Amino acid sequence: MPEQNEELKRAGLKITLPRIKILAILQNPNNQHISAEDVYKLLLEHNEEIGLATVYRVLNQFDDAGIVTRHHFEGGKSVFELSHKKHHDHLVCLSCGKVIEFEDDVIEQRQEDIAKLHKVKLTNHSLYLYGECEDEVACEKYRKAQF
Amino acid sequence: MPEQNEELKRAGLKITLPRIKILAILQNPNNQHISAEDVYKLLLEHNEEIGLATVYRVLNQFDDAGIVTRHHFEGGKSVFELSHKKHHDHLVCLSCGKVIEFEDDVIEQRQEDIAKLHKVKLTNHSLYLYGECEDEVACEKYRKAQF
DNA sequence: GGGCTAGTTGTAAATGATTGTCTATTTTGT
DNA sequence: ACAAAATAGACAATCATTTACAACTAGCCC
Repeated sequence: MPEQNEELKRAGLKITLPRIKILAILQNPNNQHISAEDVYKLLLEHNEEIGLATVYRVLNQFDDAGIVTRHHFEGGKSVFELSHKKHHDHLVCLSCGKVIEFEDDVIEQRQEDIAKLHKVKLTNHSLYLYGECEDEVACEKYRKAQF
Repeated sequence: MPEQNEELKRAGLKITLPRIKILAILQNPNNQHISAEDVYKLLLEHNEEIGLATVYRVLNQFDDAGIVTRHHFEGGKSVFELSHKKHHDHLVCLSCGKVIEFEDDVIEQRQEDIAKLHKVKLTNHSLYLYGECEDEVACEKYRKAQF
């Protein structure tokens, strides 16, 4: 009966325990922009015996189904985020790992213009800004809170 | 005496055959935005017995020295490009693999503004646009020319 | 101009992220 | 509840990249 079931059903995926648990984790506001590895760790903490391969499989299925969006931040590993929100890009603090979402219509429009100028039909794009929090105290605090 | 030697010397790197050859490959206009694997393949074609590990090592040294810039296009692997040019972003055709470089001051400025708004000191960013050539004939031709 | 020493190489094994394989198990329509 | 089809779990395999280490070499010293 939980809300997760509806979402899975809508995606045409069978309702299984791993999918429910993983979806629940993704829906937790603390876990936006989470890696497969971290999803796996959280499952372990909740004493769920779900294999890492299953986590990857489920996240890929969620991606295919449009439930999540995959991002490639610096550092090699993919991070996933629930994709019910409207399009946005990301600003990442390299010190504390905080991820700030933003959207900017001006940038979006320029991208379209540039693609058109070069006779390319734009299908998608990735824009990541990296920097460091100016408020070092808050940054440090956030960083510590991550572990 | 080749020009590569100057560049290596400037970077404080010893002048060795692998570095000369790899730099020469990067300097070839056909090889902008090339992956480590592809550098390695080209070396093999030129009958140079240089190990793949060395290619990775040298490319990393070049990156550290500022000779090349590393990009993470879609698809997982890194591509490298000579970094003597001014800053620019990339527009990639997913059909033929063509990479178009562009720069846009408006986008650059917006990025700065956005970072400032969120109290983040911007250190770098990555912007990749993906799409498909509108001219399918030219696209196909380019794709074939790649192999 | 040979020798020394730190820097560099090649090979092969290690790594980290992710995917594939295979068998056992579970979900779901009947 | 029951069979068919999808899924999970364990683990091997893969892909890009890095590391370990012993052998080699560039660049400087005399």
